[in-house]
Amino acid sequence: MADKPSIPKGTRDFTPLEMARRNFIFDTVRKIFKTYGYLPIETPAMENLSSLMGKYGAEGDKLLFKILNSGDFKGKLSEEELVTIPAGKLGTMISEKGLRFDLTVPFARFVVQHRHEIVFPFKRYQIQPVWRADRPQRGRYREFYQCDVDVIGSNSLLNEYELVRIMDEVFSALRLKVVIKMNNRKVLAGISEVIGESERMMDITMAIDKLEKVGMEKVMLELEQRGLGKDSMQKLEPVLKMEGSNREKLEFLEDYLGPSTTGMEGLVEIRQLFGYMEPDTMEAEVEFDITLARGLNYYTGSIFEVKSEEVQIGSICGGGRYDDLTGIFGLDGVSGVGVSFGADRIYDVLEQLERFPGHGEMDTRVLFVNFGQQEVQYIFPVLGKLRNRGIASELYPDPAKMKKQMSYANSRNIPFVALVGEQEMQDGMVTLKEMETGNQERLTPEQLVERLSV
RNA sequence: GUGGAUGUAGCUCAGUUUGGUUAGAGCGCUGGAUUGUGGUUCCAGAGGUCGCCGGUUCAAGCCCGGUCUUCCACCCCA
Repeated sequence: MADKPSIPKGTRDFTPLEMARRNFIFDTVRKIFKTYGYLPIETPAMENLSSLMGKYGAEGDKLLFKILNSGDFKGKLSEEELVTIPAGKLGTMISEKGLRFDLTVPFARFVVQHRHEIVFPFKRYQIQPVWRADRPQRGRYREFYQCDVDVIGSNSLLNEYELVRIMDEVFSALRLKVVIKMNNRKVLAGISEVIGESERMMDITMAIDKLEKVGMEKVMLELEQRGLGKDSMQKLEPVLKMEGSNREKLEFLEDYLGPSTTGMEGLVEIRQLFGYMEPDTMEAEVEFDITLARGLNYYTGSIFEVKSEEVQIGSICGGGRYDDLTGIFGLDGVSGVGVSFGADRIYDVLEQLERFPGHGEMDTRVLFVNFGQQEVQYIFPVLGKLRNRGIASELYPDPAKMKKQMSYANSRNIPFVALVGEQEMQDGMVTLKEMETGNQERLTPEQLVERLSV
């Protein structure tokens, strides 16, 4: 016997019910993206490996799915080379394409390639799957959908503000209670500068990112292991211990970051962004969180992350500003900012909270029972009338037993069943049964269309 | 990538401790009671190489090894 069929680790099939729920998420974000004037694009599932490598940090490169060259992938490699060259290096010799890891890097590539057809500032949205060779867990998949919105070609902080509004609008439309965390890479750079460890910004930010999770002591230990001097650590401590309201934190940093121009720049940006936000019009809490670092190393300014306040599941949305991303592809001086909604995690949250709305509008509204050839011929024009009016209607394909056809309607949650037998054909009528109440009424085809139009 | 759990009917799970004939339950499914009326009820039935491969044993769902899946922690992230 053949092996049981299966799909690759970390990938999933979606049933019609799951698709209805996924589409609810996609439709919600798409609708909101559009009302802010963003335009859709799509890019290929695979990119040239050279476009992807080195954009996500050393860890990121390991998580890239590489596609083996077609044909004679061994190429000019000798048997000996195949054995002696380290696996990591060999990978790039026999593979030149990879599955995209996110939508931001392909977008930057897209912008560079299409720069002459694009009107800047360019506002685009993109809803497509991405792939990461991570070890799967709950809320972590190897294939998952991101819903990205980005503005490229504008330095204005109004773009950041707009994205915060979009995040807020999306999550309130989904009826999810979230906190929007924000920070700024320039502030993080400033901190590193102030403590005299400019070179170690990534180490420092990644360590303090864990503050909430592992506590002060372990963070300090990790920093020590990463080679941070005692002196620098002492200078860093007050920042980590910083508490209070957004305003209080900013005031503290105003002093602390004094010596760093970059740090002060970041602070000005955060202040301005908060200035745009009138707290009373925002549903979600917006929190300035100094421990927010974000691993992707192309961010240069504002960074964002959204966490559910009701379900523990990592971040469900994240993003930030990137000043140099298009530069890598040969177009300098174009800054962009964007956020990415993690559709699959949002799904898991909604699922766990049982907060998916009931579905209906696209589900079948009426099922015609099949009594045989003659009856079917009579039904065709009636079906046509209903469908022309946008009423989803089905005819049971086999002249099966009533019980079977009724059960089909029942388990599909079809609210109405139409019966056309000899009697109805003679009178030019249709018997309509409302499944929930069991009530039946005899209607002309025209009346039927009216009755189901509501 | 490192460490730890998990896998029995379509689904949710018993059974594994102490190896012993034909592996169970609930839900679902099929048929009937009801040959033009579903969702309730009653009756009957089908459905399993116990994830896969190998080993120990007279005998393995149960013990041992490997492997895959899912899940958990780390790492990192949507």
